[in-house]
Parts: sequence; C-alpha cells; structure tokens
Amino acid sequence: MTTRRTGLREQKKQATRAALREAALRLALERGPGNVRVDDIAEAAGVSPRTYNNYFSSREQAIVAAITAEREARVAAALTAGPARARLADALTEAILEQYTQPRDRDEMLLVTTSPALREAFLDAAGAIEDPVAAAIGRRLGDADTSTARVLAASVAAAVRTALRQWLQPPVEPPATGGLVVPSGSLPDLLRSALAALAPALDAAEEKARQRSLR
Amino acid sequence: MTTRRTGLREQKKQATRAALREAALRLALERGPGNVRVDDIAEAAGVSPRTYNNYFSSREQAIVAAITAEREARVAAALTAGPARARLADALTEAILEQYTQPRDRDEMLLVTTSPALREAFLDAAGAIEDPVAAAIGRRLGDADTSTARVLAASVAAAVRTALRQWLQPPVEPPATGGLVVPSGSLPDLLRSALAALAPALDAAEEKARQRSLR
DNA sequence: GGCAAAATATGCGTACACGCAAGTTTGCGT
DNA sequence: ACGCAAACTTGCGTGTACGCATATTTTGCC
Repeated sequence: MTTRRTGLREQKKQATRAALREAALRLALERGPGNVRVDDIAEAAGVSPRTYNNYFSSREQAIVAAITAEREARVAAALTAGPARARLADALTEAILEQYTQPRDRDEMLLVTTSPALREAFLDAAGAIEDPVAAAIGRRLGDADTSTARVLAASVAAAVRTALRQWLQPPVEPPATGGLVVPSGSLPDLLRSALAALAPALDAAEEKARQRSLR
Repeated sequence: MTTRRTGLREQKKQATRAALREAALRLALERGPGNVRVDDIAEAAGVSPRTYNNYFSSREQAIVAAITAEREARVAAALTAGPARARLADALTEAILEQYTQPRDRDEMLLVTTSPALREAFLDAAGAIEDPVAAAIGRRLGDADTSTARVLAASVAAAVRTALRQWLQPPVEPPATGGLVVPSGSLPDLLRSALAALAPALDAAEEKARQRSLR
C-alpha cells in the first residue's frame, strides 16, 4: 500500500502521464524541441490539450520529465539498498553519481542542451530528487529530526543543480583569464566535488543521531 | 565602477525596473493581487505592456521583486560589514536573520501569503541571495575555491527557502498526530535551525581555507 | 554638432497557462 | 445491482509570455 490509492483511477493517471512524457520526448527528438507544440503532444497521447496542462504546467516540463522520470525512484532505491554501515555522505554521493553517469541517456542529455528553456526546466526537474533524498536521510537519521533531513536534502539537491548548471554552461570564450579558471570538468567530477562540500554537514547530522540513539 | 556600465542607459533601466516594481506592489496592495493585470502595471509605470516583459517574465515576479529587491544587497552589506573574526556560519546566520525580521515589511509579507502563485514566486525570489552570498563566502574563503563557495551559497539559499516554505505553509489541521509534529515555529527560529544544519559544512570549508593560507 | 553602431522600446502575432463550468468515469456503500 | 459523491476530462474564455521586425534613443567617436 505504498503508492496505491484507488486502483484503476491511479493506474490510468500514471498511464496518461507516461504517455504524455513519452510522446513529448519522441516528438522533441525527431523534430527538434522548437517544432513541437503542446497540441501535438496532446494529440499524440490521445488526450485533449487542456488535459495536458492538468499534468504538466509548461511545454518543457513533459520533455524533461521523460528524461528524469525514474531518476528519483532510482536514487531512493540505491539509497535504501546500499549498506547501512557506510557513511551517509558516501552512500548519497554514490547513489547520485550512478544516476547521472548512465551512458544510456546520451541523446536525451544532448537534447536538453539545445534550448535555454529546456536547460532551465531540466535544472528544475533535478529538484525532484529532494523528496526521496529527504525520506532516505530521515530514515538514516532515525526519523527523529525531520526538518534537519529536509534542509540537508534541499542542500543536496541544490548542490546537484549547481554541478549540472556548470556542466550545462556553454564553454564560454575565456576572454583574458590568466589560466585561473578551471575548464568545467566532467559531470561525475563536478558532482563529486559539489557533494564533498556538504559532507561535513551530513557527517555531523549522522553523529548527532548516533548520540541520540545511545542516550 | 562596480555597477556602472554606460551611465545614462543603465540609470534609466534601473529607473524603469524600479517603477515597474513599485507600481506592481502598490496596485497589488490596494486592489488585491488577483485584480492586477500586466497592462495595469505597465500603464502605471508609463511603459508599454511589451516592455514589462522585457524586465519581468511573469506577473508575480514584479510584485515579489519589490519586496525582495534590497534583501540581496542588504545581506551582502551585512556580510562584508560584519567582523571578519566571527565564525562564517554565525556571520551568515546573523546577516540573513536580520533581513527577514524587519517588522517594516509586515504588509508585504502578508501579501505573498494570499496566492499560491505569489508564494511560489516569493520562494523563487529568495534564491536571489545566492549570488551575493556566494561572493561573500568566496571572499571569506580567500577566493581560492570558487566552486565550493558556489555550492555552499546554493545550499544556504536552499536552507532559507526550506524555512520560508515551512513558514508559508497554511497551518494544516493535524488529523491525528500524537503531538509529534512541531507546530511550525516562528520564522527566525525556522531560519536559525535550518542554517544550523549547514554550519558544519561552512566550518569545514573555513578551516580548509585557513590551512591553505598557512601553507 | 553630426554620425554610425549598439542598446532599448514598442507593436504585432502566435502559442501557452489556467480558472471555470459543464460532462464523464470510477469507487463505494447499501 | 444501483445510485451517489468524488475524481478526472474537456471546451471555452481570458490573460499572459515571448519571438520577431521596426522605430527610437543613447553612446562613443570624429
């Protein structure tokens, strides 16, 4: 009874949502994202244009949703499946890295690069990992301090967004930088170093939870 | 020569922007936010409706901009003015708390509560403190690791957003919580505890910078 | 002062987001 | 099996976002 609420209803809703996502991605890939109207997506998914906006509140949202749809679930799964004895920060880093290193999504990752609006929507969508991460952190912290878990999860999401934003940045012409600017490394490296900055906060929370449980 | 680029041009731009902000806020306060159209704001500011969208890309943005316009500047000022010997985390917390505790903005803070769209825009606008905070942290860290500063600033902004979101939440009817739910404390408390969770990460970065400067 | 280039303002046209008030489907109690 | 209430879909209407082409202003330069 984790996700189910009312059976057929929920089932159809998810189906419609998935149909819209996939239609949006398919059309965007074959025509280019600029040549896809909302009406086209709705038609391809077999619903009215108005219904489209009951599911997604912007044209780009459906496209990026198709790309990031399962990331959140996979992050959560990787976190709960992982060994509980590892450092929370390490478990998180591993789980997240895993999701952004899959070479399977090559085309999609290239697609989001093409338009500013898509880039923006993609960064927004990355925030969706916050909820599962908050749940996972909350579990690791013993469900005691939920609001700390929320803050840490929000920070993790922010760090991921920072890394993604830097990775998405067009390699601008260095006008006269005396070699002081790092040339925007690979995504895994960017993610690692971004999350590394948060590790002390995660460690501290973990330690506090441990002390609480001993008392 | 910090902000100036070409004199008159920039000056007029800022004037137009300010006029739009203030017109938007004034109209929203006197008619209620739902009864203000973009055309009204543009007319009140003496520009064409199209020009409005050259400055703000949503109806709500102008309203919240009027409210949060100076927050970023004030945070930056408070950070650079503060004693450099204090802990970075403390300086940050103080500077931010100061900005959200001013009783002068009572009406405005009530205004953003009234509509979901406004709440959302307000949370978005809170992200504007990221840039000045990043600059300030970067300075404190000796301008060595810019990307760490960015990540930390993004996390701080995320923490602030988390606190604000919780504060904005309508006090929902507790359906059957056995007294386990904290009843959404005051904004200063929420901000303090949110930022406290990040303090260890800020400490660690500061310590690292100190060691680097000694070497 | 006058001029060419760059930045900005405006009008227009198209596509979009979303509230509202129907109509339709689903779930549940009896 | 039946019917009711809640949830979902749909069409319509209004207001909004923004690309593009054009007119206007500002600036650096001579």
